Amino acid sequence: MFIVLSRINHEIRATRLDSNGVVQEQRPVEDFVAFVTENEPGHPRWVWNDTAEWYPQLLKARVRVQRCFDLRLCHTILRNSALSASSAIALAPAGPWDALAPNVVSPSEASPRVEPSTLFEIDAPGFDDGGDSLDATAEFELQRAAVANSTGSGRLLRLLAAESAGALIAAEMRFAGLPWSAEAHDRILTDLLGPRPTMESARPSKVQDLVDEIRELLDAPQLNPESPSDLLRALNVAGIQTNSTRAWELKQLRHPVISPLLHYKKLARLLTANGWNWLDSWVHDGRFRPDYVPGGVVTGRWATSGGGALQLPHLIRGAVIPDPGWKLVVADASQLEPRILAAMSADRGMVEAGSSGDLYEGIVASGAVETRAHAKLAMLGAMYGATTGESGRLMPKLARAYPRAIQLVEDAARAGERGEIVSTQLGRSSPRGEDTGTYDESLTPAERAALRERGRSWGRFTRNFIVQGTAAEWALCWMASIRSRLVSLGEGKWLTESPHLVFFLHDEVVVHAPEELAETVAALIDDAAHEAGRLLFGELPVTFPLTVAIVDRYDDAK
DNA sequence: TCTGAAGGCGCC
DNA sequence: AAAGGGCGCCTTCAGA
Repeated sequence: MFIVLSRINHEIRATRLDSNGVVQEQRPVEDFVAFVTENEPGHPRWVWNDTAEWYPQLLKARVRVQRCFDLRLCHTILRNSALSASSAIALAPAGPWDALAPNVVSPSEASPRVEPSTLFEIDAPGFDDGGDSLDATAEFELQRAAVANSTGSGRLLRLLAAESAGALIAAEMRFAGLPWSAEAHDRILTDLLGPRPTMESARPSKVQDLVDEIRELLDAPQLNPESPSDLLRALNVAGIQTNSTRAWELKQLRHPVISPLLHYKKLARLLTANGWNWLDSWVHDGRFRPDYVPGGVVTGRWATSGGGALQLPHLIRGAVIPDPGWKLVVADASQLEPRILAAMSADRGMVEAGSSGDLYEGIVASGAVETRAHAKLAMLGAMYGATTGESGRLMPKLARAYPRAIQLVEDAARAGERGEIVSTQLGRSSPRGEDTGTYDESLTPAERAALRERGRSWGRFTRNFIVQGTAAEWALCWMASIRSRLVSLGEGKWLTESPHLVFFLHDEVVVHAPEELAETVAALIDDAAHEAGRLLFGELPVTFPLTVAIVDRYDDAK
């Protein structure tokens, strides 16, 4: 059963449909929270334009839903997917559903957002944003038709369900927040940087000491090491041969200033990205609530907006501390992307190499390359499209040992160069590129070279797209499975009073759990990984091993 | 004074 | 160590 919720001219309307999509009832809804509360026990699939607009209000009222369809996210998938290319949705000209942008929240706003006024906010010019242009019931009907007529035996439907579950999880994780100790954070900062300066403009003492030392060593008393051009000039004047100030390039050089300079860069980065200002803006009441953006990346990965949640430096993960009596269960999928490639290509040899635990060791054991480091480098090269360097040199060895796996990514790259689209396991398709394989006579040799390079670059994108995108699908299925298992384990307890997801990082999750349930949670996360593998790859004997740790600080994991 | 690009670096 | 994919966010800097 489905219940579509739509908001038209500030009125909320509910449309109930049976599993065949036949409308059973349609009525206005006075009190939306009460309506959902009343109907959720039947576990309908709630259908709405945007989870981020509806669900936070429910969570605030301590109401969870089990299942939904997020029409905005699903629309994007269906419009682009090769599996639904002949649907009305894909063939229609761009409309208001294409122009919907994810909501954003200002850094100072700590509580979950409730912004009904943004419901009809249209990003592109020229659209009539009258309420009826976003008829959720009509859109749902179009989406159902697109799925029903799609090729690929249910893959798209699985993708839409996983994507929508992700939207629910993102809202719940933001609501619950990542347990964060401001005291521990401050200790880490004070340790590394010195005490917080009382004046906003002043540098912390240890940073200032390094600046003084660098200025002294370069004989540049006014130097601002934060300015690349300023710094480059000072380095050159001091006789240091370099034309960039990137850390890894500086590492190659030998000069007394290099060490303090690298140290300075490390600390300055910590200070500006995750220092006290960040703490003030993003941590409230012992929780970090980043703004997750499901589907924010073309490959299907999540993005975040504000807070930089997906870039939390390892340096400050010691500030992530569970509540008293609770634990963090940290799980990450080992070598996820290469395993995804092995499974997608059904390359028996590579699947076999991964079956005993360490995929890279398995590749060495097969005799393809000499060392684990080489195996890793070669795999990264295959997935990213390395052409030169060590990685590029190792690739042919990999291609000989695992022809099917390598062929899959090579084909994806060639398709991209021709301007064709490529698709993930469940049917998320890449944007269309330009055909760079044929060019007309009028181009100069330089223009042709530039065109070829654009093509190769797009080919590297499509090559990576199928692997990164399928890994993202695996992760969504994994999390959705974890979530529903946690719901069962919670036995009706409220979200934050039973084990719940608090963080997600591409191939890693963190669950906040009462100590006595931590082991159970660890086991359930493992079961969910197996389920995700089956959802994507059926009974193919591919394994997705996890590293699971039960810890009192995030940085105690691995 | 504001804005967007560039350089740089954090994460996967 | 260092060439390839995807991001967000900080500072500086040039141009309007």
